[in-house]
Formats: sequence, structure tokens, C-alpha cells
Amino acid sequence: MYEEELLYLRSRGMAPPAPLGLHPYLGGGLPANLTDHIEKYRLGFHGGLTHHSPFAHGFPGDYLKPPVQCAGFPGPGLPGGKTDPRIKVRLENETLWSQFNKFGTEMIITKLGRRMFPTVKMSVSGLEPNTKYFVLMDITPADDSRYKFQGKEWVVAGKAEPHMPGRLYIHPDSPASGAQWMRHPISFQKLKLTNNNLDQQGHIILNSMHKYQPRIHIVAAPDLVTLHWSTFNTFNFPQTCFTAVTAYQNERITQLKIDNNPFAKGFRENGQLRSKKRSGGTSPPAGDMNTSAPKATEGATNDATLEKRSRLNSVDSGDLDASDDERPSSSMSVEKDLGDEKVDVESPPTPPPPFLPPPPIIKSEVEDTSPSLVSPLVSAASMMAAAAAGVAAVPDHTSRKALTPPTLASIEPRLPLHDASSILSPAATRPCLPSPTYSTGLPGSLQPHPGMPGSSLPYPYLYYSHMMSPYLLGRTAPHLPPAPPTSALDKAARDMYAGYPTYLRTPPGPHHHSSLPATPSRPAPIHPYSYTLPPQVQAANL
DNA sequence: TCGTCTCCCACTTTTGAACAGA
DNA sequence: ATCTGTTCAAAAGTGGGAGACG
Repeated sequence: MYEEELLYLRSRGMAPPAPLGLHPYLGGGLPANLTDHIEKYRLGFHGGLTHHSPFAHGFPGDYLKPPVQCAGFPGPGLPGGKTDPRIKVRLENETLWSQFNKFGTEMIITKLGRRMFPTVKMSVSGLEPNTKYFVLMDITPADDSRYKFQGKEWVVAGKAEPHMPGRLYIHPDSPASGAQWMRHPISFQKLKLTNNNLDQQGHIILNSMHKYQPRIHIVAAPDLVTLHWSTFNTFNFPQTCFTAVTAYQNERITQLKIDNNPFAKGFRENGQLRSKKRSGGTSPPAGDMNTSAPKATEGATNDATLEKRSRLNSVDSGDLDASDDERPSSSMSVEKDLGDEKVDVESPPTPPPPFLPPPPIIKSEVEDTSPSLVSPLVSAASMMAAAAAGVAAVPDHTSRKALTPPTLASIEPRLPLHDASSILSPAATRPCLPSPTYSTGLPGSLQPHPGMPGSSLPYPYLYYSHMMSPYLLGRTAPHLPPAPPTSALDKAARDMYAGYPTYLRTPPGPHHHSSLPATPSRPAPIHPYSYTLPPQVQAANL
């Protein structure tokens, strides 16, 4: 779809030609207002694959590292991948996390996606003030076991189920300068967890009754393309390890959530829900909160409990207050001092995974980068490749080599065959797992303009195309020059989009923008999945 | 039978549109 | 006409519980 989009932009005099094989966006061909848009949206990535995959270049191997240090799960910490010793990260709500971790944190996962609580909230230091960074988060399996809650503890219940391809969540403020990131704590409150393997909202897919470890990646990169080949500074906080569940197992965790999450205020002892229950004769849960956690069962009249609860709530509020993620102007606004214990976390060194080397054309654009330091996104691309190859039902007979820019040929052996059935093109069924390559979808007689990439391109191109096309093509920017007379190719490109459902072309609802604002105050998430599911369509209908 | 999952409920918080006033 | 502050309804987010499912 990248080509279609480019054709469209080109037809409006917005996309200057680029040398063959060079991504036009890399070449600075995209208008600033559009790159600005790109950079303001978060997106979900597909990545990850089983360690059995021949495309596993190391990143997925992290999934099988020794277990992290979680409550009830002794073991060494999951190594991080810190590569810049100057960068320091600390968990802002470390106290709250520790309280949960003490009992074995549980996170509810639902079909439609559920936020994490507590949320990962951290502060960063040691960044270059004027360098742009991406901040990302992913969640990796902590071990290869499935668990069950027996008695009052989690015990291994067998081997883990195959993990879905991992997704990377880009903090919505990305990219931002180091000074901006360091100015205020960074919260991942909007991140959602799901157990829906077919999720198209970009939520992170997890398996119930499995243990996971969130990881933070800080990447110096000015844009998404560069991001793919940049060094990932990876951090993890062992106390943020959690078990994914569809219903809470440990009532102590439940009580902690109720006492700390404002949305669950109704379930507190003095809340109306509990009051109703009590009046109805239902006894409160008998959680033996014999620790620093609030003793909910002692009733709301206990001053000490109230004080403690208040203190905890203040932590929680801060947790949520940092959530202005969807308000770009304030997402890094001044944060109140929570008085929370802050612990500097030095991410333990991780043997940098041998990621898929970047294409030479890209690599030549950046400073010499050791393959071992290349982004997990690259690995994610290879994971997608493996995933797509695994589900590919239609063999590809296209000579990809002939269509692929020569400069990208070096990665060819590691990529699966181009699969026309899994591409995200107007003519193709929208897949759950995007293909690592994509097609123009143009008729064979209509080949791309000279200077455009070939009709089959590696993942990063796909990535951009997914992000931009539906959003940009669905809007008529008033400041754009009128479309010049169109060539057959341009017309074909637009006609192709005419086949899209309306929701893919124009944002639904009364609030959709008729113009393309330079800085939307509340942008809809644009990523390979969000746009494939219109907001008005319930996931249950899928 | 049991463990797990899904859906719905009642509640709280958040968000943004609508409105009034300066 | 523009900006600011307030109000209010809708949307989103919570855990509980009943029932379904394998």
C-alpha cells in the first residue's frame, strides 16, 4: 500500500521521486506535516516467533531466558540489553509494584483489551537532550511454563503454550527529544493486554496463566525508519513481572487493585458496591493482608488503614495522572512529586541478540552499527516473516528477486517468499499477521514509477505503508495543491483505494477531521491493526 | 467435576462537547 | 470573534458474579 499512498501523494505534488531502492521517506521526500503526523502516533508491532523458527535470530530467544525474579518464582533476572551506560532508568512507582510483586502480580487480560495496573511508569536520565528518542515497551514470556494458582501460590502446571508473536508498543510521545523524555516521568498507562489472538487493535497479546516480564526500550532515532536499525537500550524491572489471568486468582492481589485503582473505588470497603453487598449479608473477602498492603477487611473506620490507603491512593493517582498519553501537549507535563520510593535500576547487561542485519542500503545511511545492536524491530520483522510463512496458504511464484531493489538482496535468504495472499492491499483479505513483504496491488501492466521501490519490499516499507495510507488517504487536506491531471497509474492507485470500506478511507463519526491538522490534539492510534478495525465495529463481531 | 473463560452489571473516573460569560 | 471556565453526558475503565465451555 505504500506505493498507492506514494502515488497519491505524488499526484498531489507531495512526494518527490527517490532513487531506486531508497525509501523516499528516508530521503526526506515526505512533507514535514506528514512526517509530523507519523511521528505522533503510536503503533503496534508484530514480532516474535517461536524459538524453533529458523528466523529466530536471537530476540525471541529472550523468551526462553531463565525466569525473572518474581514473587514465588525464584530465579535470576531477565537480562536487559543496555548498550549505553549513560542512560539510566528508574521505576517511578516502584513501591506499588513491589507491593503487588510480593504476592505475585496478576494482570487481567480480556478479549477487548485491559489496561495494566499498576502501569509501568519510569523516569529516564542520561539521554542526549537534543537527540530524538523512541521509547517502546514489549512484554516477553518470563519462562517456558504454564502456571496455576493452587492453595495460595502459583505452581507450574505444565509447559507453556506457544506464544503469539510479540508486539512492541511505542510510547505515543515518541519520538521526543532526550530533554523532553527526561523532563517528566514516562507512563505506559494506555497500553492494553489481550488474550485475543486475532486482536487488531494493537494490544499486546498474552496467554492466560503465563508469566511475563515487561521490557522498556529506549532508542535514539529521529523517525520510524531509522528506528529499525538503531541501537536498542533495553531495561527491565524484575518487580514488574506478572502473571496474565482472565480472572483474579489471588484475593490479596484483588484487594490491592481495589485499594489502589481509582476505577475500582466502587469495590472498596466504603464503596457503594461493597456497602450494598454488606447490607445484603455478603461478607467481605477475607484477604489476609498481613503486610504493608491496606487491610481492607478491617473496615473503613480504621484510621491507620485509611491513612495507609490514602498514601497508596496518592501513589496510584500519580500513576494515573501520568497518563496524559493521548494529549500530546501535556503528556509530559509536570508531574507531582509522589514521594514514592525511587530506585535506580541498572539494567543488567544482556548479550545483545544477533538480530537480522539491516539491509545494506539502510545501514549505509546510519553510523556503523554492530549487528548485535540492531533493533528488535528487525527481529520482529523476521518474526513476522516466519509467522507469515507459517500461515501462508498460497505459494508465491513471483520472482521476488527481480522485483526487489538490488540493494536489499542481501537479506533475501532470511525472508520468506513473498506471499500475495497475506499482503495488506486493497485486494487482499486483511490478515491477522502482516506479511513481511507487500505488493503494490497494481495490475501487472502498471508497474511503479521509476524511482519507486519495487513491488515487493521488506518489512520496514510495509510498516510505513500500514501506518499512513488509510489515514492520510482518507483526508483531504485543504492546504494541499489541487490534484494535477492524473496518469493511468495514479488513477489506478486511487481507484484501488476506492475499493476500501469507508471506514478505511474516512474516519467515522461526527468528530472526524475534514482537514489534516498539523498536530491533532487527540489522534487516533495509527498502526497496522488499529485501522483495520473500525471503531464502531465491536470486536465481538469479528 | 473442575478450572478457565466470557459476558454483563453497577459503579467511578475521564473526556470532550456545549454553553455562558468576560 | 476569541478566550476561558463550568457543566454535563457519554465513553472508558474497574472487579464481581453467574453461567458457559472444554
